[in-house]
Amino acid sequence: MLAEQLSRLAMEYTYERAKPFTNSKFGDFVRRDIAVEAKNLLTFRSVDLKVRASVGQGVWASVPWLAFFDPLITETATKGFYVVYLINPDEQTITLSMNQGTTAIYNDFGQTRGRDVLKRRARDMADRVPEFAKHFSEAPINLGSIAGLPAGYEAGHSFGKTYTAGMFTDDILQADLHQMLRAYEALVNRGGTTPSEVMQEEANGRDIDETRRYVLSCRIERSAKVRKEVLKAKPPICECCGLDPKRDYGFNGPAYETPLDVHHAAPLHGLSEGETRRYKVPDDFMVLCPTCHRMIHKIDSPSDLSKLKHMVRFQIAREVFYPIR
DNA sequence: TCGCGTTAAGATGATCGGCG
DNA sequence: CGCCGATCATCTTAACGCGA
Repeated sequence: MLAEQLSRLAMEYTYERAKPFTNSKFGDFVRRDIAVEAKNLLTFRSVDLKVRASVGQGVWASVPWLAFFDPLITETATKGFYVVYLINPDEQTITLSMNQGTTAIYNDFGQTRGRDVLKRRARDMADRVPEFAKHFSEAPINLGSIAGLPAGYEAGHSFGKTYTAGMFTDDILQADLHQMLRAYEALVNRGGTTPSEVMQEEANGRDIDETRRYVLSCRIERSAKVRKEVLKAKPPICECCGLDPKRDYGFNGPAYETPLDVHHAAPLHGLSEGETRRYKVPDDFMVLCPTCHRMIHKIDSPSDLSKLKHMVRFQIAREVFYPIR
């Protein structure tokens, strides 16, 4: 049971940490057993989250953790935002937290300013899903360490709940976790840490619901994971105007690096919040050149390829001067 | 197996507040 | 005003795990 395992982690960590890091059985227990148990709790959820637990790499971490990543946002604890259990081995407490990748922010802003950035974003995140945040606490957390990363976790904490090791049941843990994962999903759907001015601007003039759908759609399209999968399944040629970077520009790199966009063509319109099937590769996608991609977002139905094709005029000239095959 | 990711600790650099 | 030491942030290093 995850509650027992997390309690054990909190209670035994200080003792285990005194032993060598290499080949630590306790380390294996955290990385493997705890992660597997956590993964099992997700069986009936349809958004496929990546689960990972860590006690450090090469060196013992001050604050071990168990995290849930949405692949659209991040797959590592260093960037993006995610749900995580953070362990304070001193006080033997476990904090379920909506938190953020610290390292990426530190790299961008340095530690001091980075912490301010993390704090600000943490508040923004809580404000974006107020109906979930109110079930948890927005009070600052204490992880009992002065090291740089834990300080970042403390700053990046948006909302959550702290348990004392051995003093909570699995039922409570699971109920809270599911609530937190629903909050995570909602946050992803509503733009995450993207400031709302930016979202408004990108979606130029659409209402808030449309803006959110548009931002989610962009996130899907820009996700490195999705892009890779789509370009594996489809040829690197613009499906609308036929632009072929290889033929037209002599582009010779791998398909993944082709200067074409992946367009998420399944309308998210009918997709209400809480509905979890977000995309299907490759059916929901088109490969488009940047210009056609922009254009298809300007017509009424961003999934209507034939309409867009009818709008292309330069293609005729193209076919005269550079006949395809 | 190899390069990249993750971590803490040690080294270096920047800033600040006396104090002569 | 310039020097000294303290303090804090940042950079670098070393160690290892992990996925391709």
